[in-house]
Amino acid sequence: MDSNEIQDLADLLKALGEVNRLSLVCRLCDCKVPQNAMCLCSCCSVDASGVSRHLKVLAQTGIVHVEKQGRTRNYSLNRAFVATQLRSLASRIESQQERP
Amino acid sequence: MDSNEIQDLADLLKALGEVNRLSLVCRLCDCKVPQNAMCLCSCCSVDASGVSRHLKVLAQTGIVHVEKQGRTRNYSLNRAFVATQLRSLASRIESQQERP
DNA sequence: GGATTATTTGCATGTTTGTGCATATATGAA
DNA sequence: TTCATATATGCACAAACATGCAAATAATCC
Repeated sequence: MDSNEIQDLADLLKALGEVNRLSLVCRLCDCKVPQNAMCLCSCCSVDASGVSRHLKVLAQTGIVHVEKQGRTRNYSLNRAFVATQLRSLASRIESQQERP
Repeated sequence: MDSNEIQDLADLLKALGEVNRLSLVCRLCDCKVPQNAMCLCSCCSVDASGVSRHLKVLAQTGIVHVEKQGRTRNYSLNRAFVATQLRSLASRIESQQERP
């Protein structure tokens, strides 16, 4: 794993590693259909502008997908992407390698 | 997942989500035997005191295990713990639940 | 004992980050 | 067009964080 990969992975983990953002992610876990920000507001203790900013971070790191529709934006989890990244790190951590 | 669990998981992810700490973790991935801080210094761009602090964070969140031996401390990954946490989140993210 | 090595900690500092509020932009509805 | 709703953004601010340096602690070696 080169240093760029480590940096990218760190960005992903950091994005997930904030309570309100993780709450948003967990909320989105349970949703079959994309949700807008107003609807997501209720699950974390920040105002609409805060939620907007958190969702932006999640979108920039590829954790959520945004779909513009009228005056709302609908957010959904990039389930496969996030799960793959987490599982890949889990596997790497579980398998000890060559170093003494 | 209640809010305490979310907070704990966020702490874990935040601890992993800093480049130098993640570099330390990746380095430890490859090691069969516990490593001391001096040895781990070489894999990230901070001085010994910085490494000491990072390792402390990793220990406090249960990511690494510390074993005091003489004047050195030997660090090893809590592989099963970390992998389980990551996989559990991955599973939760992959399986959509009841909410509309 | 004194010197050396490993690690921790206090301090100062600069940076990042999360937040609310007010305002701006954008879109839809009346 | 005017009003209401959804989201984004500029600003200010406090809290958290990463960092290096110097000093402290701890343990081994001579």
